[in-house]
Amino acid sequence: MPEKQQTEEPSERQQQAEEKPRRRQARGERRVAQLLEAAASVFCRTGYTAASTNAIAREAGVSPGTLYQFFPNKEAIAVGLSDQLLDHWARSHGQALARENAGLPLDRMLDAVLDPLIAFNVENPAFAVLMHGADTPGVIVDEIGTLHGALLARVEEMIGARLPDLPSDVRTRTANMAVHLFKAGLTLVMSHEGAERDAYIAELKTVMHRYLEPLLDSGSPAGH
Amino acid sequence: MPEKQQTEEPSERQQQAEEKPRRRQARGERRVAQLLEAAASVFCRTGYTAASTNAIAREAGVSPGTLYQFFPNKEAIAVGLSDQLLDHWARSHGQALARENAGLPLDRMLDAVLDPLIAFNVENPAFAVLMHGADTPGVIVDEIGTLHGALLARVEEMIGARLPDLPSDVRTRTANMAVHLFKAGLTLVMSHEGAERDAYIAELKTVMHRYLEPLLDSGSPAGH
DNA sequence: CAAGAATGCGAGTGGTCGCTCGCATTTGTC
DNA sequence: GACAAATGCGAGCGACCACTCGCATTCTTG
Repeated sequence: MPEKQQTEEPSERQQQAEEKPRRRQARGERRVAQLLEAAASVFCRTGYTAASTNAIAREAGVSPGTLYQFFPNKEAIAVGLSDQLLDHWARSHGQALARENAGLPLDRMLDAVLDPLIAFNVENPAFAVLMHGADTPGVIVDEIGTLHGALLARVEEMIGARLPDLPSDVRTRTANMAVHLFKAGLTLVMSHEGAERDAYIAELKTVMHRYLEPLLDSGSPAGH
Repeated sequence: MPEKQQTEEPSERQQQAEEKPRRRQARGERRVAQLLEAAASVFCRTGYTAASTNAIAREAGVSPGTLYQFFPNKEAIAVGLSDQLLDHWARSHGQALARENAGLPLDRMLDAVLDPLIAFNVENPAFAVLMHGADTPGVIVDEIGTLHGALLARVEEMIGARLPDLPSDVRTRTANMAVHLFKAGLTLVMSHEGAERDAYIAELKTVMHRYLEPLLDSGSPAGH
């Protein structure tokens, strides 16, 4: 891979060392959307590394040169797609983990938290690919890591709200395990369709419920 | 990738259409072992696709030509490594899932089943890489799929022994979920060291116990 | 409409990778 | 020691890939 030596020389023109904000026409915006959609499709089929930029361009019905009119390199395509997904997530389901759910009974809370997460992943399979892919570029790993950390913090927060006396390391471990259990169940859910998928969703909720219930019941004996 | 057109012409010499059993010296056997060890190391660092055969040869301290003296192509290296791991598994821990464990109390059974699995994966990290890698060659996926299927069948068997009345689709789903939960916990275990790792092992067992306990207790009320 | 900018093209460039080939060296066998 | 087979080497071949460049076309703007 050429991997372009990125040694910028910040002399001569010190203005806008980062980007050239080229004026973009409506046609260009459409092309960008087309290319991101094509990239999502190709990434889902083959993963990041095996997805060739030429294949993405072909899937979008444009030439390689056109692709590079809108993205400086391959990584930027994945970053653009990741940004779009993260933005879509924040705008549509970002409030699913809000504090208001912390007071619900466990099964209700699991519905409130898991259902939007599952729905989003089912509708945007590229998200899971970039999330779990071992070859995802570092920049995206960082971005997703931030989201992951926020998710973890929220889960910790919810556990802490119910069990203030739980040692913090146990709380962290429990939250980490819960998130990983969800990810495992999610791949199982996404690898099935229709009724079978629904059954696995129910099973995943059972797992989470049985894992978290004893923890919460021991703290606040308001169980059934 | 050249991906050598494998169109064998089985005419002319119809004997041994599969292999050329070249006589191998002791030095050759050692080289094969060296190369497999180097491959395991490189695969662990970079995954299958990103691991270049030249890098494997360099890690083993030999030339690319020497590597191809012992393996016909890159895939064969991974297959050889996979075979070695599967063989090692069968000889060292293959009996961990034997029927004798089926009668143990749940926590004992989980120790008997999970501890060897965890130990093997910790000692052979390349196994997990080939197992979870999205770019693992199809032949290996099949081989591992067989092992996975056997594991699943054993788990189903153990569930069926305790709960003969459970519908078969529920039993299959439960076994599938249990195996996936284990895999998720395993990655969590393997990404930590020392005391933290032990804590995650205990947490994983807690997860499995809480998931499976209600199921088994409802069938045979011989609980604690 | 004219001019400049944005868009579109696709053959081409440098680079890496899987793999080969001719040849040298070591080992086993008589 | 003689001969062949097995082992070892590393420059190099062909294929693919990320990315570029010169040039044509379309849009915006005055």
